[in-house]
Order: sequence, then C-alpha cells, then structure tokens
Amino acid sequence: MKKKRPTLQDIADRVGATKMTVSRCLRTPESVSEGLRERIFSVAESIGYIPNRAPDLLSRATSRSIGVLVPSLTNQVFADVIVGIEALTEPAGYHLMLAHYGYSPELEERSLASLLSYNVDGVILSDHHHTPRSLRMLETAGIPVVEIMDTYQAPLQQAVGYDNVRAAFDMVSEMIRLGRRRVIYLGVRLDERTRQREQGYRQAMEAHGLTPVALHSRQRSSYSVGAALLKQILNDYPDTDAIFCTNDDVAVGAYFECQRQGMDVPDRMAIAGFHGHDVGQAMTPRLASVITPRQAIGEAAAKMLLATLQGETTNERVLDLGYRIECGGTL
Amino acid sequence: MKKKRPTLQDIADRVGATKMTVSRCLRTPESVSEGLRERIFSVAESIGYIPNRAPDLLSRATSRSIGVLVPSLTNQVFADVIVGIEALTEPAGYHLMLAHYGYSPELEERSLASLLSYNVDGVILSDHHHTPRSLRMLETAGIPVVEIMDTYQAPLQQAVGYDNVRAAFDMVSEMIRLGRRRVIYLGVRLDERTRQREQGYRQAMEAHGLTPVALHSRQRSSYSVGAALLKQILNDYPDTDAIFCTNDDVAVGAYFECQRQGMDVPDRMAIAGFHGHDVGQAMTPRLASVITPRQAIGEAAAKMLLATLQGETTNERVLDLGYRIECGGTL
DNA sequence: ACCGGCCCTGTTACCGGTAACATCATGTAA
DNA sequence: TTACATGATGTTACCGGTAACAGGGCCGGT
Repeated sequence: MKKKRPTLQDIADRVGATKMTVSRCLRTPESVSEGLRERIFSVAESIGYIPNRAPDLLSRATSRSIGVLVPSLTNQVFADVIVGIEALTEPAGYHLMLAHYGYSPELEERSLASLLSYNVDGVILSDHHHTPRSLRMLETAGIPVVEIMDTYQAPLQQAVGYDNVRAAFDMVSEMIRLGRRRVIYLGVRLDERTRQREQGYRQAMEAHGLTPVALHSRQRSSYSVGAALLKQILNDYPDTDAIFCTNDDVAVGAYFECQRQGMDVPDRMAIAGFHGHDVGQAMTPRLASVITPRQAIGEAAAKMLLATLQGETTNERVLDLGYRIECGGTL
Repeated sequence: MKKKRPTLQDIADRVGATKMTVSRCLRTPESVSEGLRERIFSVAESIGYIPNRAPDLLSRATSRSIGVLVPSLTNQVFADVIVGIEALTEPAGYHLMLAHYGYSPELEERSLASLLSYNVDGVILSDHHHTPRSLRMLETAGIPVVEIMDTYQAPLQQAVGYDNVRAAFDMVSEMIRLGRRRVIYLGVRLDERTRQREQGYRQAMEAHGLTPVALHSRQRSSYSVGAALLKQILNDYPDTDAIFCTNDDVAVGAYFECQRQGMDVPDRMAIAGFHGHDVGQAMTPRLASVITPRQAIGEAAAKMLLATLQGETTNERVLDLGYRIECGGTL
C-alpha cells in the first residue's frame, strides 16, 4: 500500500492548472506568469516533487545517461578512469550507469544488454574484444561508443588510451639497457592488456636475443599473488635478475617477498610494475613503473562521447595519451 | 538520422501478429503456439531486438534496479561492498545503479535525486547523515532503504555494518594492553566513520588515563599522506610510541616512512590500521588492523533489500556483522 | 447438436512527461 | 475600428510495453 509518488498532475490539481503548464514552469519558469509560477514552485516543494525520467526514456528514447562498462571495480585503475569520466559527464547533466563484468565477455554482453535496455545515450567500453551479439546490439542501438585503455587495435568508433605493447616494450628495454638479462614477466588473469604487455615484453627480449619467460597466476591480482609468484620464480628460475609485472600490486607483493628472502632490490633483483599507483610511489625504494594517464583517459573518453552526442563529427578516431617510464629505485 | 531501434511492433509486423502476442511470446513462450513462437524468436534474433525497460519504468514505476550511493569508488572498501551487493542483486535480475558523492551530503542529495528519477526500487546508502531534502525524497519515494557500514546510529529503516566506535576502542585498548602509552590517532578527510573511530580511540585512551592526540590531513587518503603524517608526528610528538590509523593506506604509508627513518616497527613504533586490506596483510611485518567484513556487508544489505522488495517484513532493524582484531607484527 | 471450457490471439487503455498545435485575452499599429 | 502580433494557457497525441478483458476456434462430454 505504498503511496504513489507525486506527479506533475498532482501539482497542477493543487494550483488549478494543467500539467502542461506545470511542466513548462519547471523547465522554463519565465514562460509562466509570475503568480502562477510562485504557486507552482511552492506546491512542488511542499509535496516533494521528484522529477521522473521515465517518460523521456520512453517517448524520446533518450535517458541523459551514459553506460560505462569496466571489467572490475576493485581494480584501482578503473576507479581512476571512472572519476575522470564523471568529472565531465556530471556537469553536463549526464548520469553514469556503471556495470562491471569480471573480465568475461559473456558477462559484458549481459551488462551491455542491461544498459541498453535503459536507453543509455552512449557507452564507454574497456575492452576491445566483444561477443558477436554485443557487436550486434551496439550496431542496432545506433549510439556512440568509445573504447578506452588501448590504442593498439582498430576501434569500433573511437578509442582513447595508450599503447600497452609499446609501453611494455619500452620498460623491458630499459631494464635490459641497465644490464638485466634474465627478465621474467609476471601476469595475472588473462585479460587483453595483460597479454599485450606480455607481447611487448617478448618483443623487447627477442630484440636483444634474450629468452622470454612468462609466469601467470590464474587468481585475481593482489599483493599476495605477487609474493607467491616471486617464490615460484626463486624455485623454478633461481638465476632471474629482474621481473616485469603486469601491475603494481603484483610488483609490490613481489618486492615484499624479496624483503622477506633478504634479497637485495635492485642489486640482486630488479622489479618493475605498471600504472604507477601510489603504493609503489610511496615506498622506498620507489617502484619502477609505467605511469599511465588513467584519469585523463576517462576525461578524454567522456569529452569525445559528449561531443558526439552534441552532434559534432570528428575524423579523429584514436587518441593516444601516452605513458611515462618511471625508473624509481627498483631497477 | 539514426535508425530507430527495433520494437515489439517491428517483430509483430514481420510475423503477422500483434505486439501483444510477441510480448507474451518473449515472456512466457509456452503461451504461444509452437510455429508462431519459432518465427517470433527467429525474427527477434535476426533484427536484433533489445528489450526496453522504459515502458515498465513508466507504467509501473518500477525499474528492477537498485540505487547504491557510496562516498567514493577509489576507496577499496566500497569496491568490496559493491562486489558483495552485486553478488546477490545480479542473480535476482536487478540492475545496480551506482553513484558516488565524494563524502559531500549535498552531492549525495543530487545523486539521490538522479537515482530516484530513474525509479529505482530501493536504495543502499553509505552514510548516516543526509540533508533534510534527501530525507524528504526518500520518504516521498516510499522505497526501501538500507544503510551500510555502521551500526552505531538509529537507521532510517534498516542497517548493516559493524560498530566503528567499538572497533577502534578495542584496537586501541589492545595497543595499550601491550604497553603503549603515547598512542596517536591519524585521520584523513572528515567523514563520519573517521570521526567515530577517533571517538573510540579517545574513549580507550581516556579509560586508561592517557591523553588522546589526533592528527588529521585534509587530503584524501593515500599512502603518501600516511608518510607525511608520520613525519609530522616525529616533529611535533617525537616520543610517540604507537599510531592508530583510520585506514590501512595511511598505516602502510606511515610504515614506509618509519622504514626510511630507520625506526624499528614495532619496537620503537607500533602501527595499526583499519579494514585489513591485502597490502597490509601481504607485507612483513604483517600490519595490525581491524578486519571488517566488507563483502559480507554488501551481501547482507542486498539480501535485506531484496527481501523487503519481495514483500517480506522483518523487525530486525540493525544487523551487526562485527569485526576482528588482527595483531599482525606491528604491535 | 449443444454447451462449456480451454487455448490462442486480438483490442483497448494506461503509465507521465512534453512537442505541436489550438485557443483566448490583451495590446498595438494602421 | 480592424487586423494582427504577442503572451499565457489548454488540448491532443505519442512513446512501447503489458494488464485486463474480449473474442473465436476447437474439443469433449452430455
């Protein structure tokens, strides 16, 4: 027996006008006579009117909302990206609809369907790989799409990010330049970007005639996993002199394990991570890492999407925001 | 000139039936004759029909979605909570609408209005303090509300969490029991829970006749801030023998600074954090911390909300999921 | 043969805003 | 005074599903 929430009609009844007039008053107050306007606002306030987007959703198939699909919310990287996106969409009056899919394309498909069923005006996607069905849906929905985090592959429409392969290549090359020869790659999960970084790592190793060795954990990324992987290295490849980790969590976890083993970093073991998160930058020695412009990526993606929604057309399809190699004290 | 996305009518036209029949077929396939059913599904597939929730939103003021308001997404704590919530809402067919408000009640109000304008069926809130307008909106919306993270204050309807004051009290008492006398509290930002932990800290100190000292940073929580605060302590209160930090980031940051200063932990300085995140648990010495059941809180909140939405009534208003004091190696 | 019921499908109306158009009063220039 | 612009408000229809009700064909039992 919950009471229905107030509508424009309820306001109209109380001030003796039609809901059309009330609608006008709330949208363009100056188009309504002063006395009426004041009464309408006062009644709206007193009965606690809350705008209702449902009719808009229905009649104009527009929701003033943007769907954002990220693989994981617990991954700090995407939290930063989202902050960047919202910094632009919120002032523009767009509501963000977030969904995460745990790195599974099937779940991405379901989440996408859910977002589209709410008539989102545009979507931001975090992976390049989508199911055929997802692609179909995006096509029939006919809304703007921006893909983020990677510039390596051809985008559906537009993309913002950096080149994961090249970033990994550069970091590993730097390690080799500094004299490391037995560099191992540490990965977790098997998402796209982890594979791309591995690819860059392999290219760098092979370019210098070195043999690439990659270790993976199937668990989700964590400090503990980094520690466990380092133990495995000491066991299986005891003469390793450097590790390049797919992210900072793993790198810092591995560093903790080095400490426990009394293994000097970087003399005996060099360590590099990816993304340049605060943990690594706050510890001593400072963690070597590829610093990525996560928040800027979010902002740029939102900017692109909003521009397209406002009808602007551009022929710039891919925006590369680059990265920075931070050597820190662990190389 | 974007093409309209397919509707039930489009399917109906192609199979020579009415949209009502198509609607029935998609919802309860067995209520439609076999031949028609097959044609409908095949056409739906071929034109790429995507369900549209807008009409439901409008005609039944229900969206099968739940609004979740968290202060921050970059705060790992809430990422965990969200994972817990979604673990229950997703299988139940509810879509999560996330919004964050940066610890500002005014922004919370705006976010809440936005969620309500999409006719969410229920909301989960992360703070106890709301603007009068927010309270009004919740009341007129007439939807179930669950507040999370704290059991200290009387809930609007229902609440799930743990007692921040008591948790802090217990941790600080433990530090004192182990011989610490000049324990300082390190806080960041001034959100509710930080203040509650400070309150628990003060109670513990005063219960033992000790003088409480609290230091705050106005910056958002980070490892760097923890390090900076520790430096400040060494300068202003050089004989401090323990710090209790409002969260693990600050605690670990402070620990890094102790390392840099060559200050032994825990002999010279004991350190305790809050939440029991993986960083602290993976490092050596393991960080003392109050381990909170974040994911379980999310799950319990979702369970409560779903139960209420299914019409169940309960007189259990507050669910306390407790916490655990982990002494680690830093006390 | 007739009736009742079942199964399948169709018809109508509705949800709550707002675009588009209609109406009406007042003002103002010719 | 007439004609027409201007401003304020009302009327109608629509968006896309689905609840509720209305047929109509067919079957079996009497």
